[in-house]
Amino acid sequence: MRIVSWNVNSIRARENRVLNWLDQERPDVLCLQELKCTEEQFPFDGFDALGYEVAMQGQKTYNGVAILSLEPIEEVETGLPWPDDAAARGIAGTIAGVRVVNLYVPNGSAVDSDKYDYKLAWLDQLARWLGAQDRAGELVACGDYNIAPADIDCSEPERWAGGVLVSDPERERFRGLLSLGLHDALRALRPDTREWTWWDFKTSMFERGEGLRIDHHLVTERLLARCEDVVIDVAERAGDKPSDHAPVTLVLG
DNA sequence: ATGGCGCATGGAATGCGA
Repeated sequence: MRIVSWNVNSIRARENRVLNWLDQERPDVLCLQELKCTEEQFPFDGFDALGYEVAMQGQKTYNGVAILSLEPIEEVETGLPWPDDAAARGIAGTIAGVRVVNLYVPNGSAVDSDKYDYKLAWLDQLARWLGAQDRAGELVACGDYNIAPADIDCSEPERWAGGVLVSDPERERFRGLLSLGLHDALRALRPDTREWTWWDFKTSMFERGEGLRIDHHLVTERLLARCEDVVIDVAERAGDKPSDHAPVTLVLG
């Protein structure tokens, strides 16, 4: 079973790219973030033609998350991590017995901004929500966490030092999620590798060979036992009008 | 050096992403 996380940075702008990628890769589950559209605007037809069922929570212009699956999606829950949050940033569903949680953590803008405070509060609510889930079974909480957990996850740590994406309070909260009994799947499989999932357009990071690892699959102990690989499709970041994030695939046995 | 990009909205300039 393969479960993909991909921040597509607008599904309408990226529809053909995502369809082509899905047709070629045929993962069991695709978790999308940053749809940037409402449910009325979502291009269901192409995905339906490829055999994918869609569960989504949309929003005009910003945010928006979807779970696409070849197998039925059961027990869908939206409005994560807490219903008071007006933004469409979290959706969960159960597929073939695996609880799949798809998250789009707030960016945070800058450490001295209100958006940063919102990001930390959102992460606290996420910890509370995940803490209330059944973590004895097979659960994966994947998505765009907007946190590089350690300096090894930054190609240029000195550039980002202390800023949003790498600040201590954000990293503390990431570790807090792990302390719930979750494991960073890629890091568990490859403790020392330096791999990236996001490359800034503005500073031509991809072209310069620089990047950050901010998209993750957090898995329960039970699911970690099934993890065979985590694959970042760096090639998908190249070419015509790519997303600034690459698709990241969790491979289960 | 942190923007110089890309996308949505709306029909230009602005907000936002990370």
